[in-house]
Amino acid sequence: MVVEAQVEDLADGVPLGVLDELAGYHLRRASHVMSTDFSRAMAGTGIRQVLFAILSIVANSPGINQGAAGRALAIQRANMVSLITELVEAGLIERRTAPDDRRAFALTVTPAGTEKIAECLHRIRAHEDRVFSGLSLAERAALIELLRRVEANAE
Amino acid sequence: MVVEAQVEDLADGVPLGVLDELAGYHLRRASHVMSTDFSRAMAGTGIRQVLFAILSIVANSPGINQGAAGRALAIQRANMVSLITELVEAGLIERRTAPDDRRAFALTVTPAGTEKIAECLHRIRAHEDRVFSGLSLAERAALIELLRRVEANAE
DNA sequence: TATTGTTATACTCTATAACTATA
DNA sequence: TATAGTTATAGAGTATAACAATA
Repeated sequence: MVVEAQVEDLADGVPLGVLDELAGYHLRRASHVMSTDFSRAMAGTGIRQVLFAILSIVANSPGINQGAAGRALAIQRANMVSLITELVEAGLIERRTAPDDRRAFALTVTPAGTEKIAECLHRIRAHEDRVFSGLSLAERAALIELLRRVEANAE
Repeated sequence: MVVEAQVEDLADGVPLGVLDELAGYHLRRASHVMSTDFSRAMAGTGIRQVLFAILSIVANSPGINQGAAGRALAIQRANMVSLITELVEAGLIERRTAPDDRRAFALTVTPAGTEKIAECLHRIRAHEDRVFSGLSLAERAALIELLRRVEANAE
């Protein structure tokens, strides 16, 4: 046990020092590993992490406002504009003036968007299984639960 | 159980759908929450997450090569250059030609760098305590352990 | 007066390829 | 031929401020 501790503190044979006890560092690293593998898994689909998140939330709340979708995903209004345009131009999302509020846009997923979500989901599930191959299903669920509680702490 | 699931699935009153079961999404969100609070906590110090990671690893392995430090932190050679320059110009790190390999740079932390690390560490600990206030110490340790195992899965 | 979406802009992080100087 | 560091560059994520239209 003690012998292993020395090894766990190493990255590429180099000791991380205090860094190894900081959750923020590990969150950053693990997130980076995930993103990298996600991109690989999605190659050719034109879908990135943010785009899939938007598709998913719009599919679950048809007619949702651009701003509301962004808020739920912690994406700023200003940054939503080009992301939604990207999805609209790809034919995956429809953007219509909201019937009840002429300032807002009501978003819906097109049939092509629904198909795309299904296709991506297959790839994403395989990707997650790959990256989390070192964790049991229970551990993966525990990780998600812990992360949810960290998220809840945002302002 | 089933009743709670509906509530947990919400972000800002909006259901996330399948997204909520994807570890990658939560990793991304939690990491973002951390980064944001980290930046706030470090305001005025001139230190960002990457810079602190570099300082920490160099402090732990005085004389380490620029490339080796980068590899341990998963920072590409090309991106290390300006980061190290930044730390050198801030007077926190010294960059000398390695005595045994004239291609390489041996990095060491200056006395000012050591002080800076201590100052930052205070702030970082307070920042982590704040963000992880919803988790017990055991849960925080469990989270770190799970994240380490995800990192280990990188190529 | 507040909110929705928009534009413009800037900074950081990450990635790739091509170069040089040493080994 | 391989490695250490460099330069240049590009794409993506995120942040802020100011504006128009509508509520």
